[in-house]
Amino acid sequence: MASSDSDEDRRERDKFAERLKRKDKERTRNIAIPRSDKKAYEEAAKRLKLENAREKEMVIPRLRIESRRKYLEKRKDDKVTELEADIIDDEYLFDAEDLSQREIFDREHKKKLLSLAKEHEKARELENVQRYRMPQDIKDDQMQYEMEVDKAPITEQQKWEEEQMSSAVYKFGAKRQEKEQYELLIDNQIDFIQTTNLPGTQEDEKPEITEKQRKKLSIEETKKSLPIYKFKKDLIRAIKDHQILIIEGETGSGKTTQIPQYLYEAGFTENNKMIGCTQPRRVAAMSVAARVAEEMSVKLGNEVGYSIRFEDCTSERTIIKYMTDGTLHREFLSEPDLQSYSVMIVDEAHERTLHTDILFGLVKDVIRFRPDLKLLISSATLDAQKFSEFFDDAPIFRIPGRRFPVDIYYTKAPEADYIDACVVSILQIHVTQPLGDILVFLTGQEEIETCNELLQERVRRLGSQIKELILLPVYSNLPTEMQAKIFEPTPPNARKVVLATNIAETSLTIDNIIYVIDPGFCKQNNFNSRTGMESLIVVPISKASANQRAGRAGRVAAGKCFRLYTSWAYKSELEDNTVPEIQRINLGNAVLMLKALGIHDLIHFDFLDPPPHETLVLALEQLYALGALNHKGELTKLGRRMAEFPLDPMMAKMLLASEKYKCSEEVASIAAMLNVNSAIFYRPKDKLILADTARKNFFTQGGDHLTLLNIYNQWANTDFSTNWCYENYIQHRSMRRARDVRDQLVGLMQRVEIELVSNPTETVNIRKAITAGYFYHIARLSKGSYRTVKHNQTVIIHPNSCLFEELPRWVLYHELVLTTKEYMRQVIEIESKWLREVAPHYYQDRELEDSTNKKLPKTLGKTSSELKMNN
DNA sequence: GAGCACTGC
Repeated sequence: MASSDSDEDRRERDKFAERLKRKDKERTRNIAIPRSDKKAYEEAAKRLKLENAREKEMVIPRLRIESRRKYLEKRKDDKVTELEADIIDDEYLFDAEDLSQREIFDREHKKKLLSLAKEHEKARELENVQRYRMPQDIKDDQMQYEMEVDKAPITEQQKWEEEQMSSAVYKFGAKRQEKEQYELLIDNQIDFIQTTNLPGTQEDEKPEITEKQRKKLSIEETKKSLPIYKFKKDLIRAIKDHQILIIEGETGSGKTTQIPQYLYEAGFTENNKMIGCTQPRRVAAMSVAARVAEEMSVKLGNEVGYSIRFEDCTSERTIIKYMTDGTLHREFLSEPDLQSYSVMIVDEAHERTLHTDILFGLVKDVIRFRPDLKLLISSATLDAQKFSEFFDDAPIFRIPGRRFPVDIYYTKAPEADYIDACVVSILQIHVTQPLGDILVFLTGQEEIETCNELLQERVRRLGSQIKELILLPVYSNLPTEMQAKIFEPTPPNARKVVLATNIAETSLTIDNIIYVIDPGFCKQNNFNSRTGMESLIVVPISKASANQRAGRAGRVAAGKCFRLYTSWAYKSELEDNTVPEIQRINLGNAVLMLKALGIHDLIHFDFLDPPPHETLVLALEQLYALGALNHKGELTKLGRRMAEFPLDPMMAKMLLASEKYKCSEEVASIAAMLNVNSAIFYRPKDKLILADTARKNFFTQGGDHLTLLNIYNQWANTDFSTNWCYENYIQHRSMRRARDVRDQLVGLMQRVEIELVSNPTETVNIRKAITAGYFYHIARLSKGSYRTVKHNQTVIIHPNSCLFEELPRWVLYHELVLTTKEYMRQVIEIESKWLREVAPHYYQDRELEDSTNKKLPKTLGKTSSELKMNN
């Protein structure tokens, strides 16, 4: 590229930026009325608390009937192994004296059957038995469960067990001596030992006012009852005295709702400036804004508002604005100096989302030339010092929280199979501990389902001998109605067991959790910038995460957390903190945005924790290859337009290229569908074949992107019908989201002056537009296997792709994922000559000839060597 | 013939 080109680029880019600014100025702030068909706020409210009592009444009996039905079904195939487990469970949990004549007879009968079966399969049976047997090394004075039914039960144990089994209501704050007895029993089953305790706050010594009582108090009284209230004056003084303040606040301190109000009262919103507060999650931004609007007796969207993607609920009058961190991130593009704000609060900074991490660097820069801007960083205890150091030794202001103590138990020995250990622990808690709901952290949907099935089986076999146990799975892909079930109040004399993924660690808060079971694992996404491959693997959690999980047991009363690992493992094997997101993911979009903000020297950008060098280099290389950066590393006009899209740069480029190929409408749909692509198809376990057939019926000539387009168009043609989704095993929630994304993209396309044209039959043009964005992601078939052009890496087409059996010579993939193998997910067939057409600077003719003996194309030497990161 | 932790713009 000649240097005159780059001058031209710059001029064009600046002119374009001017036009955007003008457009923004003309646009007045409006009170946005949420779309009636979306009602995200209402949905959030529903998720936060369940109000519909009638629904509850319907659900519980249905659950019981369902459970009974499955039980009867199961009984038909009377397997030996079940029988055996049955007997063991039975004896494991109950002593003969608790049983009726009939129950004893049943048990004997079962045992007879079992011994017959055992003659045939002795060896295997033994193995199974031992799985459930008590550890051999238990002390004599402790309870032992054995096969003989006539063994006399230990009276002490029996006494309190009776007491517990008959107690209908669980009273918070169990007596000390009782507690010790429970511990004794637990030791007998899975060996747990208590070594630590997550302390509660001092206030807890006196009885806490309940939520109900609190509601009766006036808003003013409620505000005064929050721990932060006592610190109001000091806090305002500290904020006046310092430009940056780190707020170290525990959960329940009231900082998120109160600080903006204090600042408003102290006059920080004079001169037409706003107080901004960022949240990592949409639901939090909405619900906190609603709460504050209520406390200030104003209508939500007027003086107090929120701004999240797809929904701007603010007005010209707004002075307190809650938003997601990503929204502020976007706002930087049109207002890099945060001129509208007098105070910016970054809440939940310890969660270290990609957006907050980048915001840290940006706001730190802004305050240098905005001495009137105050900055508050709010974080959990452990990280406050680190934030303080980053922000030039900013003072730390500590606000106590309101939390109950949680006893923490570890296993004595490592558990080999933590799913099984979970099941045993749940039953142990259920039988030995006072009522109170249990929260179990598992890694994913599959694990949750397995655990659920195992528990259901065991509970059914125990029948009426134990109190009702209500099993509730929850993970993000679970339909919202099913998720809402976890918020239903537990019926009297029953116990709720919530089997959750990490979603329950921060995103969902369930009331009345007294017990937490933490196996110590989670799934984590990782991006390998050398290969461009993503993977999702099960890893041990961090100490911070483990404590967050334990804290979930102490929200309404003193709780207990059972960790299915040893205290040694906690101390020496778990990392202190989870690796921040910014070090684990592809930074293409983030780098483009920083470039658009005029930050050229990314290597020396002030990151709290810098991302890996290779990730930055890859992102810059790609931006250069896409034409978003010129050879000096400056943003081009194309780059400026690409930065407007909240998308990966390759996808943004695809959208911009669609204009040339006269198919922008189609490409917008494809982009929207790719954005939700992991969750489009619904595969219920009992209808796998039907669901797969339905999916295959959408297959479209040319590849998966066109299949996605086909699905979107068909759905649009039914007027976005819910029923259509249901009939075709498609997740309606995902489609709705795709439509929201598409609407936003179309809006942005108009903003950056892309003409919207539709050409649904020109699939070659559509594929060329995709290629114009994704020419980096090409693989070719040689000697029966695919190799990526960029890294010469062997990959295969994902079995779910419509091209799985076709094997075209040249394919373009949307992403590489490492699961059991190295897969290309979402693939289209392309012709090699298109590469020359859409990326002549990147591919040379001879590299694209279809002879298998030819050298593979490589990047132009220019790309990496001449690209200057330091402008 | 495979598998989707969780957010967010």
